[in-house]
Amino acid sequence: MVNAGKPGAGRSGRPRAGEERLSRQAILEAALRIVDAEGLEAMTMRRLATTLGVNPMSLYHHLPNKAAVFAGLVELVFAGMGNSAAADDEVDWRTELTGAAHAYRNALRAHPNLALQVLADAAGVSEVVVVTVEPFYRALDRAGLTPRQIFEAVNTLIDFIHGFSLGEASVRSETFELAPDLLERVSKLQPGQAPTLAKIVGILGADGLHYEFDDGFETGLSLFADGIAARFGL
Amino acid sequence: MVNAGKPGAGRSGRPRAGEERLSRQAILEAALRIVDAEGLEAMTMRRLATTLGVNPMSLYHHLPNKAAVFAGLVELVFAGMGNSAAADDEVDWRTELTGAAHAYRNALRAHPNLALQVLADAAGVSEVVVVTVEPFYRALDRAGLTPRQIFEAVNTLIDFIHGFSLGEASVRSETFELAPDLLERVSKLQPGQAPTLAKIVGILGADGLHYEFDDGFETGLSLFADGIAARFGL
DNA sequence: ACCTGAACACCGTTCAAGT
DNA sequence: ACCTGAACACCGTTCAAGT
Repeated sequence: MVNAGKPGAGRSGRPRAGEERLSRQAILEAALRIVDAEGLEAMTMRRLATTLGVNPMSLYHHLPNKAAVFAGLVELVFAGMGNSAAADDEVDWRTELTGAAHAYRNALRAHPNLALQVLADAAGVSEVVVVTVEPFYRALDRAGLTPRQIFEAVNTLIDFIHGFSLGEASVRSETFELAPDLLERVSKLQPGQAPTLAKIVGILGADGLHYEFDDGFETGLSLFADGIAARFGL
Repeated sequence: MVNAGKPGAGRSGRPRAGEERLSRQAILEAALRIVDAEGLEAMTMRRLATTLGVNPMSLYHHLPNKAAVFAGLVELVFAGMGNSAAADDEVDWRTELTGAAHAYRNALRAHPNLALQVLADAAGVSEVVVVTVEPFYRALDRAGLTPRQIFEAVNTLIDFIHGFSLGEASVRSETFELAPDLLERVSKLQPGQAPTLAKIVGILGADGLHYEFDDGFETGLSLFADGIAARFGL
């Protein structure tokens, strides 16, 4: 009735061999489509089941619970970065580092509705996540840092990318005008409450204050790379 | 029966003047206690009502919905940073910037269970949030950057703090050993899948790989400050 | 104005039963 | 082994009714 064409509708019990309607993979793909189209909150087990033309309880034979579904989605996102950029020795450490950062950001950007979940779970999940940092390690190893320095610098850079991506994901569109909002908010403050902010925003507002995520990311990256170069004399 | 001592239990209708049991403030304080003690998921409207000894629907006379409760909590957190550090002209830009960063991080750390919500909502909320960046602006204004440079540098630094705090919040304890987990994960990789990572982690693991959030934050901050100093010749 | 009870339309998950 | 139906213990929120 809801979906007249769904396979096996109205029959129950074990499907014949080769006729399974469900698999972990198929479930995760359907879940990702829901999240991309309608957001995290829309992804409920019951909703997921109906889009698959299946009883809600069937899902539990392939994934233990809802948290496992989200964990699986996070893995999908990380799997989508990795090995894209094979080792490239033709290029200096800074270029390689910048490339790794872009790849990482782009993977997070591919599914903005999932980003919050990814960032919250990043620590938690599987081997897939760990491979993803290889290019960062390689670039800084080539630059000649010590293991400890590499470890700390990579952590810092990835923290920046996470924070940046969080901000980017929380705004749907690619570009947005900060000006009206920020100007408005600042002008509502009691005078003297944030004088420097008021002054700076006033000056920027005159030129038309706006923010491009691409530029912001580039600025952050190169500030970070300048820090590395300065501190380690590169 | 559930709470024999709750005020006004069993009576309904409008309370007499001066006898109101509820207020936005009281509701938010109770909500924060629940979040701190049991996490975001435990904070449901029905749960909140019972801890206040009140019908769930009473809450809706003070806050329009659950999202507004969380938005109110986010405001509380930001209100907890601000004006702690009054302008201090005795000190150089770098010290002032570092101080602002610590204050910001500490406010986020005060309610780890709320951090994810705060970071997800940070863009969305009220004037309270905007005041919070004043010390950052002041420090870099004093350093002599242009308005545009200040704007971009502050964005970058705050992105780092957000990403860092996300990682910190997602791990409950103050310190944790990365070694067993990270070493284990890396050793499970297929050989050659992440050679540099494997090498670095191997070396660090020998010394006992561990991570202190306080040190990590300091490292990130000073890398960032080095970048500012190098780029702008300070 | 402020609080309440009953109701609606949802959830995730367990359990026993089908094939 | 895999799928199902009914049931349990929850949700957020609307609406009409109390004082």
